[in-house]
Amino acid sequence: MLQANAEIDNSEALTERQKAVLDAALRLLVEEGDQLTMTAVARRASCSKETLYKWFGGRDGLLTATVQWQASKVRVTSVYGKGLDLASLKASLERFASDWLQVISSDTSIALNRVAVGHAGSGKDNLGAVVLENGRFALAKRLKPVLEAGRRAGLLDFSDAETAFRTFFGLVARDVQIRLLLGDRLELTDAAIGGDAARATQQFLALFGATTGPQGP
Amino acid sequence: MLQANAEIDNSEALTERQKAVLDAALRLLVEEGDQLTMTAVARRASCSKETLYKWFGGRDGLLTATVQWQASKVRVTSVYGKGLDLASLKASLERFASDWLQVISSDTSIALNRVAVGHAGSGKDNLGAVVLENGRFALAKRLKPVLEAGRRAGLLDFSDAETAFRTFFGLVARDVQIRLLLGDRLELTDAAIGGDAARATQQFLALFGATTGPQGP
DNA sequence: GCCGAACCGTAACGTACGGTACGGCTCTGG
DNA sequence: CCAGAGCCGTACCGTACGTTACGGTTCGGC
Repeated sequence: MLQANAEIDNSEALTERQKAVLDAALRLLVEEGDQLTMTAVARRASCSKETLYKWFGGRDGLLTATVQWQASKVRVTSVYGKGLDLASLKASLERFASDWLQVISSDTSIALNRVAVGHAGSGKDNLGAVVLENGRFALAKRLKPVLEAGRRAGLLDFSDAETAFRTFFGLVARDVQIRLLLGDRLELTDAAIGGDAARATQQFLALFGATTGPQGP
Repeated sequence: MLQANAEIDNSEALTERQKAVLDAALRLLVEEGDQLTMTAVARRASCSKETLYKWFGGRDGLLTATVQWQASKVRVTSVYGKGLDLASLKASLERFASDWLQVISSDTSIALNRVAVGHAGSGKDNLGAVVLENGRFALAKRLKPVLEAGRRAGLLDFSDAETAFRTFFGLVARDVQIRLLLGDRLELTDAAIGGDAARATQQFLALFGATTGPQGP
């Protein structure tokens, strides 16, 4: 699986100035990708390289801090809690799907995933783990309670929440993320995202909707 | 979408020696990732850097040639052609799913996708396009005729083959590829792959299987 | 007002690596 | 046997960039 300590301490004791520096680094990361240079970050953030090294230890530290900083900001919104009828369940799922598509198609997510994937090969840092923990696993952690609530309410029928989640994930993401990461120009308008979210939700319900539920046969 | 000329000329006029060099480069790519060095390739392939530069033009050219060389080797096997009953359709789909999972979980594919994703940001080369064209799009090109044959035989019901394919893709791949690319240790045994292929196929048939077909209501 | 800490801007250092040059070896054709 | 081509091994060059060092400035505390 994944090492554990990837999700602890997100925004632990970051001064405003440090956050601003990380924001600058993040913007540069989106523009330049992994070949951003320490000099460029320093110039963009109007700070000295000495400060960069004192604060973040080096290039890898800066990258890691940047990824964690962004990860601490972008969280998939947690709906759910309201009623447990089919309509609200469906709305929750659609919301999750829509939010997720929005995230993975954003420039920031693409840039972050690109550097994380690039670094995943040589175990210098654990960017991949950080991204995974704050992306796919965070999503699972938020969605599973919804799925289980749906099952308890007799709306869903599955034996393993993990398997059900992964199917939902596949129905939503399909080939979008890998295509975007590989540079395919894939325009995702809000309307297209909404449509995809609805389609994925409907398909998921077709696969996992309970045949015998509160609505009866 | 994607530029067109990414799939022409795969193994165009490569001498055996050149193929051997590319194989060496490929092995090194799997081991070292994108930070492989020209010197290392030359040493591993027992050739001079001069030759490397003469043959491939430079680092980018070598990388591109390596990716194309591997892409020309690994093709998803094309089943289909036999009968058109539900059993053979199901077998074909399972075969596609199984092959695809096998490919995306292989060390070679992971390494190649990693460098392609890493390079996708700055448009120096089109590694991403090459990988995409020989991966996801090649798969679609082989699978769609099967889907359409299934539809003509009354076994499947869908309006758009592309949409149906992408759903199948999502059901098969789920979160596997992104997790592997990001460094998650995800052990896929042959048994697990077989199980996943069967599950994905069954789910796909549940979604797109014709309710009214040759087998009747 | 003085002191030290933190930080900015820039210059300097070291190195890794892409790219090139060159001498020597092997092989093929004449 | 000779000429030339192709290629190996290695040394070399230039540069980009990570990292360090340092002088100058600001600012909070005494």
